[in-house]
Amino acid sequence: MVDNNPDAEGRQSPNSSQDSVQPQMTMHPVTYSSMPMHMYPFPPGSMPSQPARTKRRQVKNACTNCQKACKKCDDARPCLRCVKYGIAEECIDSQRKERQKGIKRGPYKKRDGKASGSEQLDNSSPQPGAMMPPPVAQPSAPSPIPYITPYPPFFGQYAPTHMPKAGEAPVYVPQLFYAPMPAPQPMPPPGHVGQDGEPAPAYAPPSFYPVYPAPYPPQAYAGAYMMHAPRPDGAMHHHPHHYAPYPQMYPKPPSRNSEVAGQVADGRRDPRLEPGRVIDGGHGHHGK
DNA sequence: ATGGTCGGACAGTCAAAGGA
DNA sequence: CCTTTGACTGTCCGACCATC
Repeated sequence: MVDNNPDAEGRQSPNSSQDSVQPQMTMHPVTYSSMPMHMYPFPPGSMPSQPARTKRRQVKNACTNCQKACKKCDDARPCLRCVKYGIAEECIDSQRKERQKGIKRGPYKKRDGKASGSEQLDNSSPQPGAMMPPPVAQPSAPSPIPYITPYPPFFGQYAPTHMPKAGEAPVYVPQLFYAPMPAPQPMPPPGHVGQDGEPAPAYAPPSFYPVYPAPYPPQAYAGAYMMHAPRPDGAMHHHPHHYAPYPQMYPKPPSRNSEVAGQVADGRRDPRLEPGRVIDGGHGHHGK
């Protein structure tokens, strides 16, 4: 809530104001997979003189792998991290546990005549809990990336992946299809950075995997690397929204199995992230 | 160099409480 | 019914360590 904790993000940048750093980090295209949270209205290199304070943004639901590793995830499935580590097939939403009800709330403070709470930046934001589609990229806001999703960024573009029970919202999961590799890309665009603002991975830049959502006919990519990440247990997705998958291109994962794309599905497993080890094994902290 | 582990700060959610 | 509040829960930063 408090957005003015000087220590909140100062950790990340000892000297300069983190505001001048954070936006750049979050400029990474991957962040646009969760657009409203990561959208910055300023093209790279033209940050406002008085940078708006940025908060750390979180995805609504990290995948199980990122969750276990306590690493940054994104809204797309597979997420960048899983793709990078070659475990895209295991990139599934974690399940949030149900919130307890009936817990007693303490006595509330009287407010002193000021509109509290909403430190405005998102004064247009609806009531919390209101299920609203995320704002589509504003036409006036210059997109820092050349990609413009041809799809409405919300439900309807995907068929429900499981039939909802009464009173349950249908679940839409983007069907991702990795297209065969197109013409080699010469180099990553200038300013291309890796996850978390790190420099782009050192491995060969030409290998990119464009990702297309379901509406692209699968047969058009027959034999292509294809991914789909359904919940194995059929449990309810908590994702209130799914944006168009990565607008950016994925660098090919470092060759744990440097085969052609079509075989990646078999070779992407990282033994260090075996479910038996990752799932449940990890952490223990949070004990929540 | 790269990835895993983990403590803990932070962010977001949402239901109870209070007010109009 | 709407708004406010704050407990609750998940995310992930960043330091450290292990492995290749």
